[in-house]
Amino acid sequence: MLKQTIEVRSTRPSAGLRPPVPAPARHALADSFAVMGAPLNVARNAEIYGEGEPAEYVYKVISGVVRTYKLLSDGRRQISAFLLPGDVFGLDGAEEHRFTAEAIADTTLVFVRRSALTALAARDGEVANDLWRMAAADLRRAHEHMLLLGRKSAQERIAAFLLEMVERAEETDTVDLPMSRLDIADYLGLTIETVSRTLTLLENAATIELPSTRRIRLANKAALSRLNA
Amino acid sequence: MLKQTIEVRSTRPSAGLRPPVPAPARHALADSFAVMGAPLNVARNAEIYGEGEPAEYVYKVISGVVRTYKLLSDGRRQISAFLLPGDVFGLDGAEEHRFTAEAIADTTLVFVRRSALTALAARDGEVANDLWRMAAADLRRAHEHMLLLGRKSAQERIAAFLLEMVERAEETDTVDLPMSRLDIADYLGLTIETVSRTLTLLENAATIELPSTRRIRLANKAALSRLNA
DNA sequence: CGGGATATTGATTGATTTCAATGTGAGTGG
DNA sequence: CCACTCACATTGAAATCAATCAATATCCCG
Repeated sequence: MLKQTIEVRSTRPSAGLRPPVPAPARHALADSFAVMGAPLNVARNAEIYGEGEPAEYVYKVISGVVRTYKLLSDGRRQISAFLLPGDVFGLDGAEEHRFTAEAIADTTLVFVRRSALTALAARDGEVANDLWRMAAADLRRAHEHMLLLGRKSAQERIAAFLLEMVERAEETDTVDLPMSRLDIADYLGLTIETVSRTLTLLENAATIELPSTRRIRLANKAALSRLNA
Repeated sequence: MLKQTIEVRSTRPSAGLRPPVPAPARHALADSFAVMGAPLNVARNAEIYGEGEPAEYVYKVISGVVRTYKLLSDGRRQISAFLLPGDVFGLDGAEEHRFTAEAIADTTLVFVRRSALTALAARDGEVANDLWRMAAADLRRAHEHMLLLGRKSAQERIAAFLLEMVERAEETDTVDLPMSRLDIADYLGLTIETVSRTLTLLENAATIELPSTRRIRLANKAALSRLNA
């Protein structure tokens, strides 16, 4: 555990980077990022923010993938979410982040000062609405994840994970997983070996196909859904 | 599983019950319930709302205890939260509830129309703030719970649970658990037998004392905290 | 063509579940 | 007041699933 956090920490948010776009936000929060956000490139495995740091910015994934997680004292890691392009994160915790966020692959983000967002929300009801919706989405995800971790077998967890991934990738039956088996294991509360074994199991059952380690075709989604209880 | 849901469903929210208190809300959301909420008595095991029902009201526990949960198709139940006096619930889901809420013991609630709350929030920034804080608290709880369910041993789960309960009961070392072993098991993602066994284990280790089944004294909180990783 | 990280597979152990029986306690009615 | 009962809790024995320990295998990347 406790993998190498190659601290190729990319440039931090810094004033001055902000592009001089003067146009007012037209379409609520979605545009806040376009208008106010400065682009940020984060290298694979670089930290975006750490647990306990002041939660000053809110981020949106443009390309790449991000994981948010917590470490237990003995090194066990629980990944709470994978953030894909379009996802917004950094709203955990009011004062300080309650998770660490890292890029899983080379990632481009835009970020906005949280205070700017809340100020905007105070004036613009639509922005406030968007913020609320995003928080609600976070909560829904957390609840889903809780359910997944609670009382499910390895097969059920993997099935749920695969279905979640195809859906979020807006694909019908093939996923290109951007994360390692270890990441998947730490997301699902399993070991890397169990993840691997379960995938081969599903492959042998002709439920999935594994053209390569990170590419998975859901050959029998019905069977997966059944496993998803 | 799928216990008797003795449908002693108490009176539903109904207009007309509302007490004729005309005073304006002074202290934000906390008072909204006092001012606008109608009291509601719910018998032990009675359902407050069901998963999928329109989320029309928000509730606050005055006395008693509430559990919110989801059922898997085969009857496995995941309890997502226990709500104690002072706790607000019913904010899950925008349109419809994503959990079922039931009283664990005879319970008194107050409830407020969600629309009334959001209308109030639109005018009163303090109320909006309170709502936001509550949602954030929900999210924090969900994240904590996720961590607990992810990669923790039975002992660690029980330890975390007991510590959570004493803290929320605002006690220092003794808890009166309002819920059954089955409820605890379904909250922690364990079986009733494992809960029982683990409690006796901790008792034998002199970490806790069990004066009666539902009363637990945390004789060695340090040891529990250590288990809490 | 290495070489290191990542993934798969195998053998074994171990914690928790499952199946099964017994114990306990609160409420009820005789 | 006691016996009875029903729900809930504990305890035991066996089975099971995932973790752990260990050995290859494969895939990138330089």
